[in-house]
Amino acid sequence: MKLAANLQEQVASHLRRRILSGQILPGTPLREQNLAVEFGISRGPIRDALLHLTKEGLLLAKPNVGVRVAAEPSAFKRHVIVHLRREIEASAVTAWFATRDPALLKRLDDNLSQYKDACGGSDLGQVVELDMAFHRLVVETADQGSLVDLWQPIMLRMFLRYSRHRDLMESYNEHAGIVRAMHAGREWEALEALKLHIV
Amino acid sequence: MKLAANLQEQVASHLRRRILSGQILPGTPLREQNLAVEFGISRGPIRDALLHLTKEGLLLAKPNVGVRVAAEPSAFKRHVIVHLRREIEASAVTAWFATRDPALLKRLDDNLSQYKDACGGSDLGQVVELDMAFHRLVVETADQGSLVDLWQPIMLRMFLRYSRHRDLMESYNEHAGIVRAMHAGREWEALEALKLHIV
DNA sequence: GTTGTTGAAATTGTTGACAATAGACAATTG
DNA sequence: CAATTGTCTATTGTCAACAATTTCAACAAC
Repeated sequence: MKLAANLQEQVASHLRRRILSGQILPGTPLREQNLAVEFGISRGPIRDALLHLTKEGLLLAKPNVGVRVAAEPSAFKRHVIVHLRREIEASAVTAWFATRDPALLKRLDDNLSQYKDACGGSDLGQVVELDMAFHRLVVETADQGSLVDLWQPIMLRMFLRYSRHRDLMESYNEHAGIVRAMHAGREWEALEALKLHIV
Repeated sequence: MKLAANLQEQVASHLRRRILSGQILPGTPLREQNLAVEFGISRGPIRDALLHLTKEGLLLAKPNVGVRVAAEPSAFKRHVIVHLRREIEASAVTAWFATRDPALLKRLDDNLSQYKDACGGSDLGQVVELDMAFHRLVVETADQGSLVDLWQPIMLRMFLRYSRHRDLMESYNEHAGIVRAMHAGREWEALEALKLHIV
């Protein structure tokens, strides 16, 4: 986990994690002044961070009123989002199979072992982080990572919510299945596993 | 055209238009101080606007250095973007055909007549504005506009560049063709025309 | 010649004070 | 009593000053 040099990134990462892990529920208002004292900094960087998160779809902003944590997407919107994510990540995987750069496989293996532990543990924030990191690794590989900024806000808007043990290990197994297919060079299988994993 | 209450939105709209219409070329650095004096306001709202545009993909930000107008997407990225736009807008059109709300048709007809004039004229900013407005109208219709925030950054990242007369009237005709199919209730034809229009 | 160092200029990052606005609630009016 | 108007407070919007960082050129050391 890279630590940002500037405050706005630190604040944004922190809030992003708390929202995604369900510690701050949809509808909750976030006040600049409150956050400023909570983080012990001024309102400036807080404003920047909130703007970031708003553009990422995690917050909903109303001029002169402030921001609140956005609601989860409607079924219709989620359906579209799923298609978009599949399109992006499948494109990335397809691009990878053209080169089969082993560097990615190594990074995915590393991520997998960490993810396994996290899924067994109780830190949901960690689970979220590693799950996103897995998919980001895949997306980063293609076309010098040009797809990342396209992918991130779409991914975030899914508001992936994790429920205990049951799902988590299943999620790990799906990740593992994708990586296994990539190791074996079976493109169709990898793409199919990816498609089934994104729901 | 709605005028924003706060400065940051005004600045963002203004810069967005200038970038999309090619008045500010890719790679051009944008300095906060310069813009502040140019607009006659302080750096605060400028910062906010630049952050907006960065998240929209029009600018590229480097910490402690500043922002520059982003480069046009690579062929690979553009290819993905085209797929995503088609997915979103096609979903919206499909949703419209379930209701066939005539309000949209009226708005599209209005937009078309304005667009026709603009394509004949010389104000590229106006052309960009109306072209985006057309597609936004379509996207806004579905699911209470929930897709708009998903769609906008993807649309903007295409860096649609317009070349003189030839293309413009062709673009108008394609818009008109889509609307014609919708008026006639021919869903397949509308979707096909839309798909061919987004390239 | 190449490489490292240093310092000044330009630029962004951060801060605290002040202005403007929205929303709630009380006062007023018909 | 309903509707409107006024006022107050919490909150965001804006500003100008200051701090930190990057960049680049001049210059020294090897």
